[in-house]
Amino acid sequence: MQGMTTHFTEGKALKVKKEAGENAPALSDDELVGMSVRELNQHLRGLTKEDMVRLKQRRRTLKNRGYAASCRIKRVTQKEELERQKTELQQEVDKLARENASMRLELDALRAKYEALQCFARTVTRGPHGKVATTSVITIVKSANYSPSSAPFSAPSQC
Amino acid sequence: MQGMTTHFTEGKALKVKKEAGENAPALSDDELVGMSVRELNQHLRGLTKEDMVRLKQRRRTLKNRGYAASCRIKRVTQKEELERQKTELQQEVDKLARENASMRLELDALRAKYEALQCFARTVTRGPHGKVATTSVITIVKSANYSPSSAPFSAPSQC
DNA sequence: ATGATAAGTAAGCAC
DNA sequence: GTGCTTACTTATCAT
Repeated sequence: MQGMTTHFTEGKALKVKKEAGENAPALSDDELVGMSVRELNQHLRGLTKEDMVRLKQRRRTLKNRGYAASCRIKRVTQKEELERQKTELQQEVDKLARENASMRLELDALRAKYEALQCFARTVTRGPHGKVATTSVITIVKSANYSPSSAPFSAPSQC
Repeated sequence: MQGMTTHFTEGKALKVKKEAGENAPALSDDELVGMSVRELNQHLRGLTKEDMVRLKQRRRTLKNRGYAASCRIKRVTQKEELERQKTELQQEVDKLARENASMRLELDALRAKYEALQCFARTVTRGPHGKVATTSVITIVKSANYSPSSAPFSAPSQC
Protein backbone atom coordinates (compact mmCIF):
# COMPACT_ATOMS: atom_id res chain seq x y z
CA MET A 1 0.00 0.00 0.00
CA GLN A 2 1.52 3.33 -0.98
CA GLY A 3 -0.68 4.62 1.77
CA MET A 4 -1.43 8.29 1.44
CA THR A 5 -1.44 8.32 -2.33
CA THR A 6 -4.05 5.62 -2.26
CA HIS A 7 -5.98 7.40 0.45
CA PHE A 8 -5.82 10.62 -1.50
CA THR A 9 -7.28 8.90 -4.53
CA GLU A 10 -10.10 7.56 -2.41
CA GLY A 11 -10.53 11.03 -0.98
CA LYS A 12 -10.95 12.58 -4.39
CA ALA A 13 -13.44 9.92 -5.36
CA LEU A 14 -15.47 10.73 -2.29
CA LYS A 15 -15.18 14.43 -2.89
CA VAL A 16 -16.71 14.13 -6.33
CA LYS A 17 -19.97 13.64 -4.55
CA LYS A 18 -19.36 16.81 -2.53
CA GLU A 19 -18.47 18.81 -5.59
CA ALA A 20 -22.09 18.51 -6.60
CA GLY A 21 -22.70 20.83 -3.63
CA GLU A 22 -19.92 23.14 -4.97
CA ASN A 23 -17.86 23.05 -1.79
CA ALA A 24 -14.48 21.30 -2.08
CA PRO A 25 -11.94 22.53 -4.73
CA ALA A 26 -9.98 19.30 -4.14
CA LEU A 27 -7.13 20.33 -1.85
CA SER A 28 -3.71 19.03 -2.80
CA ASP A 29 -1.52 17.40 -0.17
CA ASP A 30 0.84 20.36 -0.19
CA GLU A 31 -1.97 22.87 0.21
CA LEU A 32 -3.57 20.93 3.03
CA VAL A 33 -0.37 20.38 4.94
CA GLY A 34 0.82 23.95 4.53
CA MET A 35 -2.43 25.45 5.72
CA SER A 36 -2.79 27.33 8.99
CA VAL A 37 -5.42 26.17 11.43
CA ARG A 38 -7.55 29.22 10.61
CA GLU A 39 -7.32 28.55 6.86
CA LEU A 40 -8.21 24.94 7.51
CA ASN A 41 -11.35 25.90 9.42
CA GLN A 42 -12.54 27.94 6.44
CA HIS A 43 -12.21 24.91 4.20
CA LEU A 44 -14.10 22.95 6.81
CA ARG A 45 -17.28 25.08 6.41
CA GLY A 46 -20.22 23.19 5.08
CA LEU A 47 -18.66 19.73 5.40
CA THR A 48 -20.25 16.74 7.01
CA LYS A 49 -19.06 16.06 10.54
CA GLU A 50 -17.66 12.85 9.07
CA ASP A 51 -15.84 14.64 6.27
CA MET A 52 -14.41 17.17 8.69
CA VAL A 53 -12.90 14.34 10.69
CA ARG A 54 -11.68 12.72 7.49
CA LEU A 55 -9.99 15.90 6.25
CA LYS A 56 -8.39 16.67 9.58
CA GLN A 57 -7.14 13.10 9.73
CA ARG A 58 -5.66 13.38 6.24
CA ARG A 59 -3.90 16.57 7.33
CA ARG A 60 -2.55 14.84 10.42
CA THR A 61 -1.32 11.92 8.34
CA LEU A 62 0.41 14.24 5.88
CA LYS A 63 2.07 16.08 8.74
CA ASN A 64 3.21 12.77 10.18
CA ARG A 65 4.68 11.85 6.82
CA GLY A 66 6.77 14.97 7.04
CA TYR A 67 7.82 14.29 10.60
CA ALA A 68 8.90 10.79 9.67
CA ALA A 69 10.99 12.19 6.82
CA SER A 70 12.65 14.73 9.13
CA CYS A 71 13.34 11.95 11.55
CA ARG A 72 15.07 9.88 8.90
CA ILE A 73 17.12 12.83 7.68
CA LYS A 74 18.14 13.66 11.22
CA ARG A 75 19.22 10.07 11.78
CA VAL A 76 21.39 10.07 8.67
CA THR A 77 22.83 13.50 9.48
CA GLN A 78 23.81 12.48 12.97
CA LYS A 79 25.48 9.35 11.66
CA GLU A 80 27.47 11.36 9.14
CA GLU A 81 28.43 13.81 11.87
CA LEU A 82 29.71 10.96 14.02
CA GLU A 83 31.78 9.65 11.15
CA ARG A 84 33.15 13.08 10.45
CA GLN A 85 34.22 13.53 14.05
CA LYS A 86 35.77 10.10 14.01
CA THR A 87 37.86 10.99 10.96
CA GLU A 88 38.88 14.26 12.57
CA LEU A 89 40.02 12.51 15.74
CA GLN A 90 41.91 9.92 13.74
CA GLN A 91 43.80 12.68 11.95
CA GLU A 92 44.63 14.30 15.25
CA VAL A 93 45.92 11.00 16.58
CA ASP A 94 48.15 10.64 13.53
CA LYS A 95 49.46 14.16 13.86
CA LEU A 96 50.23 13.78 17.57
CA ALA A 97 51.86 10.42 16.98
CA ARG A 98 54.12 11.94 14.37
CA GLU A 99 55.04 14.87 16.61
CA ASN A 100 55.67 12.40 19.35
CA ALA A 101 58.00 10.25 17.29
CA SER A 102 60.00 13.18 16.04
CA MET A 103 60.35 14.61 19.53
CA ARG A 104 61.50 11.27 20.78
CA LEU A 105 64.22 11.23 18.13
CA GLU A 106 65.22 14.75 18.97
CA LEU A 107 65.34 13.92 22.63
CA ASP A 108 67.53 10.88 22.09
CA ALA A 109 69.86 12.81 19.84
CA LEU A 110 70.20 15.57 22.38
CA ARG A 111 70.85 13.06 25.14
CA ALA A 112 73.65 11.57 23.09
CA LYS A 113 75.15 14.99 22.48
CA TYR A 114 74.80 15.89 26.08
CA GLU A 115 76.69 12.83 27.14
CA ALA A 116 79.37 13.38 24.57
CA LEU A 117 79.88 16.87 25.85
CA GLN A 118 79.87 15.55 29.38
CA CYS A 119 82.65 13.11 28.50
CA PHE A 120 84.58 15.93 26.94
CA ALA A 121 84.12 18.11 30.00
CA ARG A 122 85.39 15.32 32.24
CA THR A 123 88.37 14.81 30.01
CA VAL A 124 89.24 18.46 30.26
CA THR A 125 88.60 18.87 33.97
CA ARG A 126 90.60 15.91 35.12
CA GLY A 127 94.01 15.53 33.49
CA PRO A 128 97.02 17.74 34.14
CA HIS A 129 95.11 20.92 34.91
CA GLY A 130 93.98 20.01 38.42
CA LYS A 131 90.43 19.51 39.69
CA VAL A 132 88.99 22.81 38.56
CA ALA A 133 85.24 22.99 39.25
CA THR A 134 84.75 19.25 39.22
CA THR A 135 81.91 19.67 41.70
CA SER A 136 79.95 21.75 39.23
CA VAL A 137 80.14 19.10 36.57
CA ILE A 138 78.88 16.39 38.91
CA THR A 139 75.93 18.50 39.93
CA ILE A 140 74.92 19.06 36.33
CA VAL A 141 75.19 15.39 35.49
CA LYS A 142 72.98 14.36 38.34
CA SER A 143 70.19 16.71 37.45
CA ALA A 144 70.43 15.60 33.85
CA ASN A 145 69.92 11.97 34.78
CA TYR A 146 66.78 12.86 36.71
CA SER A 147 64.73 12.81 33.51
CA PRO A 148 62.16 9.95 33.63
CA SER A 149 62.65 9.09 30.00
CA SER A 150 61.47 5.71 28.82
CA ALA A 151 64.17 5.38 26.19
CA PRO A 152 65.82 2.01 26.76
CA PHE A 153 69.07 2.89 25.05
CA SER A 154 69.97 6.06 26.89
CA ALA A 155 71.96 4.45 29.62
CA PRO A 156 74.73 6.86 30.52
CA SER A 157 77.79 5.90 28.55
CA GLN A 158 80.75 5.28 30.82
CA CYS A 159 83.51 7.59 29.80
CA MET B 1 -3.97 -0.22 12.15
CA GLN B 2 -1.99 -2.70 14.20
CA GLY B 3 -1.69 -4.52 10.95
CA MET B 4 -0.76 -8.14 11.42
CA THR B 5 -2.67 -8.58 14.62
CA THR B 6 -5.73 -7.34 12.84
CA HIS B 7 -5.02 -9.48 9.82
CA PHE B 8 -4.43 -12.46 12.02
CA THR B 9 -7.79 -11.93 13.68
CA GLU B 10 -9.41 -11.80 10.28
CA GLY B 11 -7.51 -14.89 9.34
CA LYS B 12 -8.81 -16.79 12.33
CA ALA B 13 -12.33 -15.61 11.61
CA LEU B 14 -12.02 -16.93 8.08
CA LYS B 15 -10.46 -20.14 9.27
CA VAL B 16 -13.42 -20.86 11.50
CA LYS B 17 -15.24 -21.66 8.29
CA LYS B 18 -12.41 -23.99 7.24
CA GLU B 19 -12.35 -25.70 10.59
CA ALA B 20 -15.70 -27.13 9.68
CA GLY B 21 -13.67 -29.12 7.12
CA GLU B 22 -11.21 -30.03 9.93
CA ASN B 23 -8.13 -28.65 8.17
CA ALA B 24 -6.49 -25.65 9.87
CA PRO B 25 -5.31 -26.00 13.53
CA ALA B 26 -4.90 -22.20 13.65
CA LEU B 27 -1.16 -21.62 13.16
CA SER B 28 0.42 -19.14 15.54
CA ASP B 29 2.61 -16.36 14.21
CA ASP B 30 5.71 -18.00 15.67
CA GLU B 31 4.87 -21.37 14.18
CA LEU B 32 4.17 -19.92 10.77
CA VAL B 33 7.28 -17.78 10.65
CA GLY B 34 9.56 -20.53 11.93
CA MET B 35 8.33 -23.07 9.44
CA SER B 36 10.46 -24.45 6.62
CA VAL B 37 9.13 -24.21 3.09
CA ARG B 38 8.47 -27.94 3.07
CA GLU B 39 6.55 -27.78 6.34
CA LEU B 40 4.60 -24.85 4.98
CA ASN B 41 3.57 -26.78 1.89
CA GLN B 42 2.12 -29.53 4.09
CA HIS B 43 -0.06 -27.00 5.88
CA LEU B 44 -1.08 -25.68 2.48
CA ARG B 45 -2.73 -28.99 1.48
CA GLY B 46 -6.43 -28.71 0.96
CA LEU B 47 -6.61 -24.92 1.10
CA THR B 48 -8.32 -22.70 -1.38
CA LYS B 49 -6.01 -21.06 -3.91
CA GLU B 50 -7.08 -17.83 -2.26
CA ASP B 51 -6.29 -19.06 1.23
CA MET B 52 -2.91 -20.37 0.11
CA VAL B 53 -2.05 -16.89 -1.11
CA ARG B 54 -3.38 -15.39 2.09
CA LEU B 55 -1.33 -17.71 4.31
CA LYS B 56 1.84 -17.20 2.31
CA GLN B 57 1.29 -13.47 2.46
CA ARG B 58 0.84 -13.62 6.22
CA ARG B 59 4.11 -15.53 6.45
CA ARG B 60 5.86 -12.94 4.32
CA THR B 61 4.48 -10.15 6.46
CA LEU B 62 5.63 -11.82 9.65
CA LYS B 63 9.08 -12.32 8.15
CA ASN B 64 9.16 -8.66 7.18
CA ARG B 65 8.27 -7.69 10.71
CA GLY B 66 11.32 -9.57 11.88
CA TYR B 67 13.55 -8.06 9.19
CA ALA B 68 12.44 -4.59 10.18
CA ALA B 69 13.29 -5.30 13.79
CA SER B 70 16.76 -6.62 12.86
CA CYS B 71 17.30 -3.57 10.74
CA ARG B 72 16.53 -1.24 13.65
CA ILE B 73 18.74 -3.18 16.02
CA LYS B 74 21.58 -3.10 13.52
CA ARG B 75 21.17 0.64 13.09
CA VAL B 76 21.35 1.24 16.84
CA THR B 77 24.28 -1.12 17.24
CA GLN B 78 26.27 0.58 14.53
CA LYS B 79 25.61 3.96 16.06
CA GLU B 80 26.79 2.75 19.45
CA GLU B 81 29.87 1.28 17.82
CA LEU B 82 30.67 4.61 16.20
CA GLU B 83 30.32 6.37 19.53
CA ARG B 84 32.52 3.80 21.21
CA GLN B 85 35.24 4.28 18.60
CA LYS B 86 34.94 8.00 18.98
CA THR B 87 35.47 7.76 22.73
CA GLU B 88 38.42 5.46 22.21
CA LEU B 89 40.06 7.88 19.77
CA GLN B 90 39.45 10.79 22.10
CA GLN B 91 41.23 8.93 24.88
CA GLU B 92 44.12 8.21 22.58
CA VAL B 93 44.34 11.87 21.66
CA ASP B 94 44.43 12.80 25.32
CA LYS B 95 47.12 10.26 26.08
CA LEU B 96 49.31 11.35 23.17
CA ALA B 97 48.82 15.00 24.07
CA ARG B 98 49.97 14.31 27.60
CA GLU B 99 53.01 12.36 26.43
CA ASN B 100 53.73 15.15 24.04
CA ALA B 101 53.59 17.85 26.68
CA SER B 102 55.82 15.95 29.07
CA MET B 103 58.36 15.23 26.35
CA ARG B 104 58.39 18.88 25.43
CA LEU B 105 59.18 19.77 29.02
CA GLU B 106 61.89 17.16 29.18
CA LEU B 107 63.36 18.38 25.94
CA ASP B 108 63.46 21.98 27.10
CA ALA B 109 65.01 21.00 30.39
CA LEU B 110 67.66 18.96 28.66
CA ARG B 111 68.41 21.82 26.28
CA ALA B 112 68.95 24.12 29.21
CA LYS B 113 71.26 21.62 30.87
CA TYR B 114 73.12 21.07 27.65
CA GLU B 115 73.77 24.77 27.28
CA ALA B 116 74.81 25.13 30.87
CA LEU B 117 77.32 22.35 30.41
CA GLN B 118 78.43 23.94 27.18
CA CYS B 119 79.11 27.21 28.96
CA PHE B 120 81.03 25.35 31.58
CA ALA B 121 83.07 23.56 28.97
CA ARG B 122 83.94 26.85 27.28
CA THR B 123 84.93 28.36 30.60
CA VAL B 124 87.27 25.50 31.23
CA THR B 125 88.77 25.28 27.76
CA ARG B 126 89.54 28.95 27.38
CA GLY B 127 91.15 30.60 30.37
CA PRO B 128 94.72 30.04 31.54
CA HIS B 129 95.08 26.47 30.38
CA GLY B 130 95.60 27.15 26.72
CA LYS B 131 93.33 26.17 23.81
CA VAL B 132 93.08 22.50 24.50
CA ALA B 133 90.66 20.78 22.12
CA THR B 134 88.61 23.92 21.43
CA THR B 135 87.88 22.62 17.95
CA SER B 136 86.11 19.60 19.38
CA VAL B 137 83.76 21.70 21.46
CA ILE B 138 82.79 23.84 18.51
CA THR B 139 81.96 20.78 16.46
CA ILE B 140 79.68 19.41 19.14
CA VAL B 141 77.91 22.72 19.59
CA LYS B 142 77.14 23.01 15.90
CA SER B 143 75.60 19.59 15.62
CA ALA B 144 73.55 20.27 18.73
CA ASN B 145 72.07 23.42 17.21
CA TYR B 146 70.98 21.48 14.13
CA SER B 147 67.88 20.23 15.93
CA PRO B 148 64.73 21.62 14.24
CA SER B 149 63.01 22.33 17.52
CA SER B 150 60.08 24.68 17.51
CA ALA B 151 60.70 25.89 21.03
CA PRO B 152 60.80 29.68 20.85
CA PHE B 153 62.75 30.13 24.05
CA SER B 154 65.72 27.93 23.38
CA ALA B 155 67.90 30.54 21.76
CA PRO B 156 71.50 29.67 22.65
CA SER B 157 72.42 31.65 25.73
CA GLN B 158 75.51 33.74 25.13
CA CYS B 159 78.08 32.73 27.66
C1' DA C 1 -2.62 20.51 18.47
C1' DT C 2 2.19 19.64 17.19
C1' DG C 3 6.39 17.33 16.72
C1' DA C 4 9.23 13.17 17.40
C1' DT C 5 9.98 8.35 17.51
C1' DA C 6 9.25 3.13 17.79
C1' DA C 7 7.02 -0.61 15.61
C1' DG C 8 4.76 -2.50 11.83
C1' DT C 9 3.52 -2.83 6.70
C1' DA C 10 4.45 -2.77 1.88
C1' DA C 11 7.52 -1.82 -2.11
C1' DG C 12 11.72 -2.49 -4.20
C1' DC C 13 16.31 -4.14 -4.69
C1' DA C 14 19.90 -7.85 -4.57
C1' DC C 15 21.08 -12.41 -4.27
C1' DG D 1 11.99 -17.06 -2.03
C1' DT D 2 14.85 -14.66 1.40
C1' DG D 3 16.79 -10.83 3.58
C1' DC D 4 17.55 -5.90 3.87
C1' DT D 5 16.34 -1.12 3.46
C1' DT D 6 13.36 2.77 2.64
C1' DA D 7 9.06 5.32 2.84
C1' DC D 8 4.87 5.45 4.87
C1' DT D 9 1.27 4.73 8.51
C1' DT D 10 -0.13 4.27 13.09
C1' DA D 11 0.34 4.45 18.01
C1' DT D 12 2.33 6.77 21.65
C1' DC D 13 4.72 10.12 24.28
C1' DA D 14 6.03 14.84 25.47
C1' DT D 15 5.37 19.69 24.98
